[in-house]
Amino acid sequence: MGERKVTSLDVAARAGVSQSAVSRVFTPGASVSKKMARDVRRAATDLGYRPNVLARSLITGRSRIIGLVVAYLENQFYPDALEKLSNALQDQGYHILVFMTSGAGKDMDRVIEELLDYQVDGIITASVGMSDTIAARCETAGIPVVLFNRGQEDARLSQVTSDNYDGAAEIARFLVASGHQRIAHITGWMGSSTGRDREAGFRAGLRSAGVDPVAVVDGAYRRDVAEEATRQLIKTHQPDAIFVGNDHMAFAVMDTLRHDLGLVVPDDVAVVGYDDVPLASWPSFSLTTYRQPSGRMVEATVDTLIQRIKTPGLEARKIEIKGSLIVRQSARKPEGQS
Amino acid sequence: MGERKVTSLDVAARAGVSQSAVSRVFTPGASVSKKMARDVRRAATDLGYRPNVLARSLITGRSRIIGLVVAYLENQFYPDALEKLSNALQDQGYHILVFMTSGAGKDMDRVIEELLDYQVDGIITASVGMSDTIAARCETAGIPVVLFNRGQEDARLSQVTSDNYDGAAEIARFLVASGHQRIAHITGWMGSSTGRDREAGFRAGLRSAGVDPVAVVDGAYRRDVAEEATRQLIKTHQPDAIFVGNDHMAFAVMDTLRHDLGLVVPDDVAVVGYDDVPLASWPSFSLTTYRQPSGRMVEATVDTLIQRIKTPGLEARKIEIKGSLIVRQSARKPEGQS
DNA sequence: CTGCCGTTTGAACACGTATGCAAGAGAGCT
DNA sequence: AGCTCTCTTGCATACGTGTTCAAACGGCAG
Repeated sequence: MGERKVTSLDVAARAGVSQSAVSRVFTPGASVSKKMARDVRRAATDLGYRPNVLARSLITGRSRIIGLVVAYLENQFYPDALEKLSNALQDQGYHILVFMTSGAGKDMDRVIEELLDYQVDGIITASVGMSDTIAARCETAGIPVVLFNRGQEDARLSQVTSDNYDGAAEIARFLVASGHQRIAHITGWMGSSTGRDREAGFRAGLRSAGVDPVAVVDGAYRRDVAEEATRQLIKTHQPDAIFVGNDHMAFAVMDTLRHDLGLVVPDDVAVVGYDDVPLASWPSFSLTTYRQPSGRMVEATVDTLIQRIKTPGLEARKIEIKGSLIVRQSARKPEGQS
Repeated sequence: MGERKVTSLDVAARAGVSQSAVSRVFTPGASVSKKMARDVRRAATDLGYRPNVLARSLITGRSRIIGLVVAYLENQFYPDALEKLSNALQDQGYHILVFMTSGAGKDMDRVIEELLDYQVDGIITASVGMSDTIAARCETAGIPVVLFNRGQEDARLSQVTSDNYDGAAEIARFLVASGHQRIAHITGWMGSSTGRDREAGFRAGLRSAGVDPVAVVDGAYRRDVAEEATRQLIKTHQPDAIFVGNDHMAFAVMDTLRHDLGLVVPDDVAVVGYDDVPLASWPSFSLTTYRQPSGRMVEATVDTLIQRIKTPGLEARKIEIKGSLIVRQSARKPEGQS
């Protein structure tokens, strides 16, 4: 069957040195002579030895594991972020342990307990909130938390978002400047900060242009809800432009407008999303949207987390990354306008 | 700062018993009296104690961590599979540690080394192969490997795929039965078993219907390559139907046909994909495709892996899950035909 | 009360590594 | 040579848990 596991003691025996010597050779910044390092490394590669990360973490108190809590991967923004997060953390010698959650309170509790069982060095939640009791639990355990793409009042939690309020306001001004009169908004889930901030910013942007929205309905970040909302909206309010709370729903809205209701985008109804996921640039959608710079958001997330891991005293940070409006074909200014 | 970590010794002290007693209470199937279990559990919840999985794994030799190696998450099939895998494994008390790889040989070596460092109980690779030396390495380490959606000759590796050959053959017969004469194929990456099997099955299916493909080109599972291939194909061979090696590329092909070349799908050119990712059913694409039942594939993967973890002697299994043709609007039989 | 057997418990050790401490080895200087 | 100082090295211990082994316990029949 499988051979015995090769440990630092085996290497020590073969190199004719002590176990501590082997340990030191594999510990960056420890005191080792050239010759010893050479001998030990040779013996190690001969035997195929590699330090046992779990045993190491037992003594150092660091597991080099980051827990990632995520609700669903259907919205392309999250697999994209996951990929970037994993790569960025890999570069720093950390790895991601994945936890799926429905997001509901009871389920979240279970997930966090399991997370702590694994002695993770830090926690990233992607678009998932945290109850006070859980935040407190992580705080006392000394485990830093960063909320990715979600905000929360709690002073113990770091967070990284885009400028949801300003971005949505810019979209509002863009739609008005493009000559739209009857503007509707299918919001993100109103239980989330991103959903609320985008809605508030959008309303403020319209107001500053002297326009009132014809309708605002909750899309809950779900395709099916957005589809139904679109049908209702068209029937009851005849909007000539719809701002949708994220790209994921915006695709459903465009599908419904075109294939179910037989309308032309953007001539009959203009559509604007939020996120700029890769899909948005595909010709089938060519979605005008506000770009959340996922690369920079990931960078900020990883930086914040690792700093707080290395310096336990540090207080939480709330970072807002500036995005930018990407104008494509689903909503545009009339010809001749700049 | 953070409080001290609470260990089984703390619980033992508070309950007035020994550390081993605490350990036994949290070890299913150990000998404990009712009273002791009650006392210990009370003390544990009072202190907020939970067993340290890492310390446990050091002694048991099982980490309850599964390493997942994946190349990219842009193709929606993989985030979908990742989500299902994670949920299925969570139900069994395992969790997924994510490793990204470019798939190139050197990079894969590094990834596997890191995997072994974490003492994972098993490895799942999603659409990524494994060199002989690496497979041998895992074998001697006693770590079972399952290739998800990828086949390989190696007898040490388990694998779960769909019936790529038969599925592609069915697509070929479907296209011929639908009256197509000039049929082309943009293949999956020919360096992969799935790409090769689908190509071989497709060719065999056409041949059995007495038809030759007008062209077969490698799409490498990449959007940009598929786009360029589409343009070339239309210019040089005027196909009336294209079978594309997976849905991810098929979307790019449809986009190029419609928005770049101004052709109508399926009237000018029919398009068939492979996978049936969620996107395929969106009205914008309504892609005819061969469904890989990702749920059943995940089930088989998890079953195989866990069985091999629990029974070290077990030999590798090669499982092929039967899929089914899903006919939508991008390719269909002429009216009046069954 | 004595002897026996099955169950429950605690003491001790093991897992594989990092690290404080003290001893050893040179090197440089007077 | 003798001393001090710096750099290396080994010994011993600790991390938090599971598990063996023997001792303690408790019940029951004789």
